[in-house]
Amino acid sequence: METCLLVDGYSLAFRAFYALPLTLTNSSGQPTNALHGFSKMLANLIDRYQPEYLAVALDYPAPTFRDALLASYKGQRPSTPEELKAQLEILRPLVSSLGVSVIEREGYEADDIVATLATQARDRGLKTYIVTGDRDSFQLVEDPLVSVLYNRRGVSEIDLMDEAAVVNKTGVPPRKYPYLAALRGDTSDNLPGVPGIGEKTAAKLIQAYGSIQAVFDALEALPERQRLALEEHRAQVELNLQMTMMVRDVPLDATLDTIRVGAWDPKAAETTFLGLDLRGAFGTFLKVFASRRTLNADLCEPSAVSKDSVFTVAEISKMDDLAIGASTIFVDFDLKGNSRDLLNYMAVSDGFKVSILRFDGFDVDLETARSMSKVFVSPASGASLKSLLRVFGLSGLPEIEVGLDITIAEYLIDPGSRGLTLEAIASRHLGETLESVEKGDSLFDRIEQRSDDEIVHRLDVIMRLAEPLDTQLALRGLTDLYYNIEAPLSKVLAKMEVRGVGVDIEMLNTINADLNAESGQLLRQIKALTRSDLNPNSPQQLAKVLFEDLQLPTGKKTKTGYSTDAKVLEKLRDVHPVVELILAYREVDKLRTTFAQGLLNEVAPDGRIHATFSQTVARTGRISSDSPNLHNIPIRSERGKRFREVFIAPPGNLLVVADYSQIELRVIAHLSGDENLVAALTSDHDVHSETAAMVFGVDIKDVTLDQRAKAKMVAYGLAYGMEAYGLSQRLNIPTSEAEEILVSFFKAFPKVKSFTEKAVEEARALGYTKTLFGRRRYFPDLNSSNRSLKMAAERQAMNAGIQGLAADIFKIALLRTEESLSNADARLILQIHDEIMVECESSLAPEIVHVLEDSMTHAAELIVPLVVNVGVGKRWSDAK
DNA sequence: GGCTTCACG
DNA sequence: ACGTACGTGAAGCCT
Repeated sequence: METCLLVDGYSLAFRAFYALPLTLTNSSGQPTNALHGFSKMLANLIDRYQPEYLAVALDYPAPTFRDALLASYKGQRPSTPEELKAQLEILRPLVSSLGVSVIEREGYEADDIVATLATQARDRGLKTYIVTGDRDSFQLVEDPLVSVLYNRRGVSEIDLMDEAAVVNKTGVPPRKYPYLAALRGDTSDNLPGVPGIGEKTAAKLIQAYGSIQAVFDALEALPERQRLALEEHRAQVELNLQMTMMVRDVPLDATLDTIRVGAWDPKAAETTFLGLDLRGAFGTFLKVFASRRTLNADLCEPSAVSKDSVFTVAEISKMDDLAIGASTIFVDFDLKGNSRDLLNYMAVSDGFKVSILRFDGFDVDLETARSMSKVFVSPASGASLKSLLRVFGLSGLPEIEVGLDITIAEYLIDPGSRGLTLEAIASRHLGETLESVEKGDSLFDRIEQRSDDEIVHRLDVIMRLAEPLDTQLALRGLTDLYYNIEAPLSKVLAKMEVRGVGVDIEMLNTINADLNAESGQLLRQIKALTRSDLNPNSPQQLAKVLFEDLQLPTGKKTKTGYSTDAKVLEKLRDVHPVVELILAYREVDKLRTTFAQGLLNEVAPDGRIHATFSQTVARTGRISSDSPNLHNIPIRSERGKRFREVFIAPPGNLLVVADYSQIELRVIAHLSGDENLVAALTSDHDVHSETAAMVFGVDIKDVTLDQRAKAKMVAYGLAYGMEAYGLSQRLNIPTSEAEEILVSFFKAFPKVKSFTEKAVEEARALGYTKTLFGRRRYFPDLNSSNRSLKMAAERQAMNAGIQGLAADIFKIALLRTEESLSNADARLILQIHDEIMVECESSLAPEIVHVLEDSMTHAAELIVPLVVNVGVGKRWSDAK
């Protein structure tokens, strides 16, 4: 099928302008950031979509003039900065020089031109992509032919919007988007909406009634407030609708035939680009046009193979002949664009032959991919294989056994080493520089630019790395840790990612709305009280208002000025009423942005959140979570706790949640062998009361809450190398008292003290720390001449053995849990450092409680018992 | 991209 | 005199 790419030129140039620094200039100092960013985006789009039809639409008159008119009429200064105006005027000749059609029409905006051409392209049956940063274009989306590549922000964040994506993002189908926009208004277009009706309410109204007309027909049925607001602003809404509906029949000289991509003349482009000092962008176009290729979903034969590598890639073969009987197969792959879930290409080799599979469109071709299942009868070696497992898992494809994953291996060899890319590992272990296509600012992150030659070369590198890395693991005593824990764990993590965790979207929306309202109100109060336009999110502005304008006493300093963090503000609570408001605003806004909106943004079409779990990031051996981070869902504050109600089991299911109690303290007891700590952890009494009794020399019945809190703080501070000063700060007590507490603590638990000292000494002697399972971490700074670097390294070394062993135990617990559940209607879906969440069919819950208890308490044999708390509930908050 | 702040274990 | 508790990820500001 032929492809048509229609670009809203100004829209992209605007995004590029605001995304890139103004310091990007030509030799005479004029900014070229917008031109540069636009060019890169265009080049990447052409490379990615290989369009047969291509046009860039521009506004006419250019927005620079229109802005000026509008501004003079409204008595404002023009909204387009001078630096951008100058660049916009060059956009037309720049694009023309590439031989790409530029289309503009007096009296029409670029989006109308795009709409017109998109309609024609659809009618001709072309696969059409509209590239723009304007949400209004959502109305043009029409499966399966027309989609929007929505440039959310920056130059690389591009979302493919098909019908499902539009519904998912806006709540209404594409053709109803104008109704939604009309009710909601659009600040960037200067279209006011209806007060009290925001994005969500507007979507609800349209969902319920179907159109603007129908909403107005049904006014009587609406709540009083909405009815009045709608009646009052009816004219505005109708105007908005007119402005938002795109014109699809702009009279154009251009036709699809005139925008067909022809030959290009590098000379013409060279003159223009080099004249503007856009050398890099020109180079990119050169490459893109030189390598115009045809993408297809069939097996695609590499055009050339390396002939002289260690593992000679002798012959090209089809998948059918591949790898059967090989003891290990080698895999290289990459993911599409910014996606975590869509495969771009995959290459497989048995050490002799290579087959490359390219995936076109946006889904793995199931039929083709399934035919590979026979390839994966052997374990696969490669880099970051979990991503591949995840993509395959999402497509319901066969499981892959993890052989040697060089990324994980390199991480175990040195978890502190920066850069676990294939390039970095190859340079470290083979001394080879791997050619990689230009990094960084490009739209699809160089991924799709890989030639078959490059892919074959990468696979060759992976094959040659596997053996030395395996040897390095063995030399460091890491073989068991790798093959028994980390490699199987990567599979478990992939499964958890694929399964995801269920969320109550409605509740999340409610919380979001509540926080929105609260944050807005607090902000207004703060502004009123300070009589300023203060943005409390800016530490700079905040410091100025608090410490200069209001003359409040300053606290500690940061690199850039006076600190305004919560600790400082707490002290000023009673000094000025605005401080209280700022603290409240900070809390609410954090919850609003990071959790309410953050989580909503990550909800997948299946109504669940599929985070990514990384086992190669944390230097202690812990697992980390991102997109979203599910390891920091609030629990400490009342307001924040609500988010734990959002995580919910699907109908007929329950959540079983289990966590270790004081695992790090138990690890310390085990490693130190301190009899008193062992006794405290083995007794039936509360651990922190036990330690408090020993530290303060009182009977356990007489331990006060305050003493318990202090003992608890010491116990946790212990694992981090806390000193008297730190303890005093956290407990709000004098340093002298903190010192006394620490002294009596170490007197009560003498072996704990000697253990920490021994841990640091051993690390200094060896250069690294080691857990019971062999996990290493290197500490070059332990002998630093810089005192604070050295002391920091000592604290880290002390902590590494503790946090590291706890992480090892926890990983074993995860493996045991997954294994124990494999035959039940129950699945491991989430882990949070020492907590495991399982989702199961409701009637199984009591049984799963025991499974979790068993797999976690027996994950390791310490000299103290491992204690586990388990809860069951419909929601995370209930399962406590 | 660095810095600050803040959410969690 | 100096700095002061480990390990993460995300958001927003600012250059």
